[in-house]
Amino acid sequence: MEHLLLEKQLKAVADLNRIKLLACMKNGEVCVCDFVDVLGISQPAVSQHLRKLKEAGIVTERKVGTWKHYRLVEDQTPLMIGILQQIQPMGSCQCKTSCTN
Amino acid sequence: MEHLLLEKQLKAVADLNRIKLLACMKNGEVCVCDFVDVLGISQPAVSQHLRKLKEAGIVTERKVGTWKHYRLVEDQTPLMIGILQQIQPMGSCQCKTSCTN
DNA sequence: TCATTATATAATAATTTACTTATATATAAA
DNA sequence: TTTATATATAAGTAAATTATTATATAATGA
Repeated sequence: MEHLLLEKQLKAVADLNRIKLLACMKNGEVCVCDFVDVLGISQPAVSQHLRKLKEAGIVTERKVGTWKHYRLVEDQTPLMIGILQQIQPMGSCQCKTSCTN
Repeated sequence: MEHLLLEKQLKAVADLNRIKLLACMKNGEVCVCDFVDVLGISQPAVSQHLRKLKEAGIVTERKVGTWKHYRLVEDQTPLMIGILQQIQPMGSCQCKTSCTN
């Protein structure tokens, strides 16, 4: 893997909040509103973290009404497969509001 | 792997210069003087990068006279094994001076 | 001993990153 | 329509990171 691409993916995951986002998504799709509760940071901060993960090709999203559900992309790089294996899934990230759709 | 520990190791490698240091060391021991040439940054900067890698348990060193040779530690964490596999070795990091010892 | 060389540490400056608040956009509902 | 809600983007600020220069330490050789 090329050094610059490697750096980009590693930088994307080298942050505790983004690790938690990934930990949540190991159980499946999660909507943004729930991430805000889990991380305890502002909604724009969550949005920016998600954008980083998306730009690194690690997550993708699906729009459901006004909500947006994020999930891990299906075909990860070998690097990310290894890293994701080391991330303990986090329960209790499921939608509590009506966004389960 | 615990999220905080994971973050620490990921942060240690999420930097282009440190990726290059690791790429050099894939071929074996390298002494600090050679890293300076390869990265094109100052000697103290190299020294600080090496310290971060050492503190994360990724590299270790051996003193040879006034020189110091750095190498990858033998037993890496499963996380690091996967990451190191993705780092392309970098040739031409061998000692050009008398520090081959 | 004194000068030289290799590396590490300290102090500080420059850059990057990650927040915050404010605002924009888009959908849904009244 | 108008209002409310979910998310994204913009702007600004705080915090963390990475560089530099200056200095310390430790080993070698004259």
